[in-house]
Amino acid sequence: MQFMTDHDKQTEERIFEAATEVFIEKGLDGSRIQDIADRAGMNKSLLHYYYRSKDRLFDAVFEMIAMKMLKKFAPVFEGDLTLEEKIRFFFREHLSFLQKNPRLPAFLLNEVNRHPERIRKFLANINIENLWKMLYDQHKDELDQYNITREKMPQIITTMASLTVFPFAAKMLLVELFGKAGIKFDDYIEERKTFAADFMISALKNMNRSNPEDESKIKKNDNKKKK
Amino acid sequence: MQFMTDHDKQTEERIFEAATEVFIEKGLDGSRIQDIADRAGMNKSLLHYYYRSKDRLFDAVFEMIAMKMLKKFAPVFEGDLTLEEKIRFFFREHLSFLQKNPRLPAFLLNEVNRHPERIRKFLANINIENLWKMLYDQHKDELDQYNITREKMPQIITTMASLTVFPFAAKMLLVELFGKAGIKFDDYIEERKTFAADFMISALKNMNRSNPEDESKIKKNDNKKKK
DNA sequence: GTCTATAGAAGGATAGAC
DNA sequence: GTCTATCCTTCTATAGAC
Repeated sequence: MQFMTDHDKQTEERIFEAATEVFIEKGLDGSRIQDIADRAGMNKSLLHYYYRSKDRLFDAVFEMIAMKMLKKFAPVFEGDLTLEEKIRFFFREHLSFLQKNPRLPAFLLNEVNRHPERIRKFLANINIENLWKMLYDQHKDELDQYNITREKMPQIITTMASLTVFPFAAKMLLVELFGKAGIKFDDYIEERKTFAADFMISALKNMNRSNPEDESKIKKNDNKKKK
Repeated sequence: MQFMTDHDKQTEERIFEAATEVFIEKGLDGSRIQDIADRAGMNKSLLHYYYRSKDRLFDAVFEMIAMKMLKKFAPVFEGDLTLEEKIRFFFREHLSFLQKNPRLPAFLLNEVNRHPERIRKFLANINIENLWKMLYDQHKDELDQYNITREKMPQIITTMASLTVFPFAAKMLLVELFGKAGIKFDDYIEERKTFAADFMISALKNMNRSNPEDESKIKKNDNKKKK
């Protein structure tokens, strides 16, 4: 089994892998059964034999990809680290994962927008409120210190997702725009692992200092630091 | 002209508007000439009469949308404001624009990924390096004070875009996830106008303070501020 | 299980009447 | 300019031989 070639793989598995590639590249609407059969090196009627229809095949692929993404997301926030360590860990791990799977964000965001019915069943399992409640409770002391209230958690969580997901969702755009300036996308992502973490931590620690509505607190804080 | 109904509009314009709606909703691959004709209330052969082919019609629509987005982006950074004022202005204006055009981010990002050849000609006009050089030069004093080097500008610009674009690109996802937690997307965006600005400003002002690699610089800066 | 052949529907595009 | 009718291609899906 160690020297198993593509052709030795089970047919169903080969279909699934080819379909994954094609769907990620072209989306559901842009993909053709024939393309998938070609990439899997077989007759297209075999796809119907194993998966009944294009839609069912897509659902199988979509579920796998959604789960893959999800599994990488949540566990990052478990474990016995400080808030700052968790943030650094998240950006390093999640951006590394996306470097290996650069097309997942664009694929998922697009299909969610084009076929929202299709994704409801996957989202039913996700309780995002748990995620931010868990995070908040675990790090209440640190967050209190920075004047971050529980109500800010949705903004904070989505901000972290923005910082990692957007560059990949907009990869084609950035590659094109950066190219003219002599910047390589890969270098930019590598740099982002620490930039995003520094940025996030710095913002959290000092939001009260920069918020004009909190002038009084700022002055109080400044005094504290000076003494 | 004031009481002009849909039916009085010029045919070409009606086609263009219907096409814009359908393409934004379903993407190029998912849109059907027949859908557009139906929405415009006319025979589908008229679309060919005016636009020759589906692709040409799409190009016209795409160019209009890309320009609309672009025109809203750049001018935000002109004018004689402080860096902080510009950042606040950007988040307020850009998020307000997206509130009125919530599907543009998902549409643009998707088409850019699915049909990159098609967008090269639009991107040729954009020099993003100019944008960040301009910003950097205009606010060199403020940025120096915060130890933000010119090399950080790509990270900063893309971070600002992330914070506004991502929530709309992922709108369907967020609506679904927030719904269970009793959060309304519109409220979240409204709150984001100030949150993102506060967050950005706070991060910029204090990145050196939070970056462990810059301990020495932090102390130097603290001293400067105290005297 | 895998292939060939083909049904059957849908989509883009055009010719030609008015 | 606008409509009807129709061509041609492409796509999903199935029937049936092996």
